[in-house]
Amino acid sequence: MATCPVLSHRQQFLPPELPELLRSFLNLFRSNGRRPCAPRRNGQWSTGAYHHSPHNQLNAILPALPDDVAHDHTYSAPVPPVRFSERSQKCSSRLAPYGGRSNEGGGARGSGSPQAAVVASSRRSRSRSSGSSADSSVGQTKHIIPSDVPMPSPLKIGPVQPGPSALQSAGRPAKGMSQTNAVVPHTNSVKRPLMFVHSPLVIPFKSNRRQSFSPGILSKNLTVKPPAADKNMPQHPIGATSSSPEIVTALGSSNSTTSILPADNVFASTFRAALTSSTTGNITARGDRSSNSSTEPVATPEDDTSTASPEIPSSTCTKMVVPSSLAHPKTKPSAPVPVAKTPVPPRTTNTIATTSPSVHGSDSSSSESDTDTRAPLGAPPVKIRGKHRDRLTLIGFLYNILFDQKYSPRIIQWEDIATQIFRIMDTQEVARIWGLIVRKPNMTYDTLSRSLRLYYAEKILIAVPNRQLVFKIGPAFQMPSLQDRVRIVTKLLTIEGALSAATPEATKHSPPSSSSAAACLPAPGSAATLLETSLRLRQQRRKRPMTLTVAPPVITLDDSEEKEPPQPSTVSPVNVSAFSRQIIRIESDEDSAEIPEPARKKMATNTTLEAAGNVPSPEIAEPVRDVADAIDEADFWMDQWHPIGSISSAVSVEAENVEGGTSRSAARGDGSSLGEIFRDGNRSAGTRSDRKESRSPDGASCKPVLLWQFVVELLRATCLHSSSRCVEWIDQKSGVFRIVQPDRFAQLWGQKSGHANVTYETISRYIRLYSSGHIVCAQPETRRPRSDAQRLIFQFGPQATGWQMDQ
DNA sequence: AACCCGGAAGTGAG
DNA sequence: TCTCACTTCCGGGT
Repeated sequence: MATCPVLSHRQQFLPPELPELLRSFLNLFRSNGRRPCAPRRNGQWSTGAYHHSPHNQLNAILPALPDDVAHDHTYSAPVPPVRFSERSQKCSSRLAPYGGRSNEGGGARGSGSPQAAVVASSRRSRSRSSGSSADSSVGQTKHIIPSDVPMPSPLKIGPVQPGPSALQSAGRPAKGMSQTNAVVPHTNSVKRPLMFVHSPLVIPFKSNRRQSFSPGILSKNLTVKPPAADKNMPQHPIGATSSSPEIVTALGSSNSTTSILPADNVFASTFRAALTSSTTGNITARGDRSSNSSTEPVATPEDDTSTASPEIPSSTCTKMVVPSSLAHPKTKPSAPVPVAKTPVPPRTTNTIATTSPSVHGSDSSSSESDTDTRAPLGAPPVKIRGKHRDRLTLIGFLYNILFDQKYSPRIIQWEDIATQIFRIMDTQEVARIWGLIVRKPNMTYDTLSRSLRLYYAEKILIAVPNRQLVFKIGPAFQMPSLQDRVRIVTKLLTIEGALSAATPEATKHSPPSSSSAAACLPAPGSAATLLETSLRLRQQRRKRPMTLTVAPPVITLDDSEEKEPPQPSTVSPVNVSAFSRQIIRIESDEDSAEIPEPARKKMATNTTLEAAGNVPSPEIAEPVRDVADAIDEADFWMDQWHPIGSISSAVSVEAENVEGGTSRSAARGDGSSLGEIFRDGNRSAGTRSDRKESRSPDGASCKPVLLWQFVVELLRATCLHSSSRCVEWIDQKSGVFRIVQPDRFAQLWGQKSGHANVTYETISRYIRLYSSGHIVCAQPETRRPRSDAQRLIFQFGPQATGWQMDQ
């Protein structure tokens, strides 16, 4: 096992038994080195037969996950939520969720239409029967080990956030039980350390497959948080309720306590499962509420019952309140106080599923894979997403960036991580990033929020009453799968630099960097770190050498000083760190792919990993990449460059616009020349200075431009710059026009009006409500259904004058 | 002006 | 062809 600097660094916080236990644990697993899914070029993500597909670029940066892990997302994060102190939240900002069950259990979502509900219901009914395979349907657990090493960027090590699956996985009531009700009290007077298990790369998986674990990573990241300073922080014992005695003994003997992660059951149950599987080879769903766990006491913060589900079936467990004494780490825990008999969803699967080898996973096409195993018996079973389960989800995206310092708290942040309440701070930015990820350039918060509202019906998300932009993770939320997270991180990684460049605030919250290039780059613990680690892991499993042409490292991303990289020299083999730092051109008989300059730039991004102190472990030097992987990587980076390119161009245009007085939003998007239009002549009201000026009370030119006048302006501009139209005439004689690019239109209007956050939603509302005299909906009677060509069509009303003059 | 809500239809990948 | 997870548009609301 590789040495573990982190571990040694944090050794004083580690229970002395822990490393050895972990080693024993990890030794139970072996790797099979197979690869998971890959992104498609359209921004969506796929699984399945990707291996030689042109869309398997992601493979290059993914850890060598076993297929059953890659395709079966029934493994989940089995950690219940804890109420975090301020201090712990600080910590949590460095901690990332780990992949757990993916969203396969989302069930029927789609529209919120009644039909959808019916479909969902029927599907639940169907899968309910198959859900009897509970005991056989088990997944894996990903462990997150906390690290005190700063973990800045995407996918930082984070608190294991429990979804309901986490609860059930931990052998606790899940569905129907408030997440915040799932705090496990001490049942043992021995204070136990809380385990932070990091690295989604560490995945125990099904026993009937080659078992894989990542000892190096696990050991490297293994650490235990020091005792919490916040006395009010509830402490959560490890394995207090369900761990096997040996684990309880081993893990509970430490004096150290931790403040964040109640990874008790995560670790302990996983450990237990591993032990069990190693000895018996036959894991049963111990955590199954319907079997033997239904009476496990579960403590709960008494104040939160909002996620209690009315669907809770008849089986029950005793709900516990954590005595206040438990909140104090030094207070001897007293017996939990039963407050209620709460029906426990008899999980058909995945109580221990998350921790144990899976029959389910042994055959991805098994019937269990089509059943939402998290559905309570009392509720209609939810069919899992089946072939769609690997799809990148919005909630997964949000959840991920919630733990990303680069985005949290800047654009989204936890309001109360214990109750899983978060707040969107910058709606436009969140929407924009999501739009970049899904390649929907017109994504707005309105659209995004619609998607969020669709989660309400599934209880994946809960609206917090009377709180705008505040949401609560619902009981049906499922931890984004590892792959989802890697995808998100990958996507974020590709856009991080540009985002940072585009939004200086982004870098403000990033870890300090010494260079401008580094300011745009992920820091240790970020996506790049994860990816590099993934590569390292992967290459550890590779034995076949290959010849690569490796260019010397590109050190800077500073465009102003960007130089042509020196001529490559041939070296072989290439170790992982070399890959992360260098430009690789593949020399292969079958194929070759030269990573384009943009991709090279992006790859060079990783250079700062080293500068940031995240130098790959020197002990891992021998692994080599194979040709296919290298090609995949090249494909990946080429593919990934696409969004970067657009952003970068926008950024550069913005820089240009800022220089020229045009705001960035005008430059963002399709790179049209409307920004120039605004710079030209008297139409320059779109600039910031112009807006300021236009609002000046003393200026004669401060007369506000009405929306319809602005439309006229744009239509004129369209005549002059037909390539940059965001509105166009449908019938110029009758004044009928169409908004071609609503989002862009909104951006431009935002510039013009001085309201940076205006969205098309707002504008359309404005049109419908206030400007009917100037602009009227051209075809109100044909509103629904309308074809694309019929949408966004308006007509100048009787109060609008002057638009005819341009004819 | 920003945001919330939810219906309805469309989209595109699997 | 169907499912899914949205996306888009909309009319209503605060």
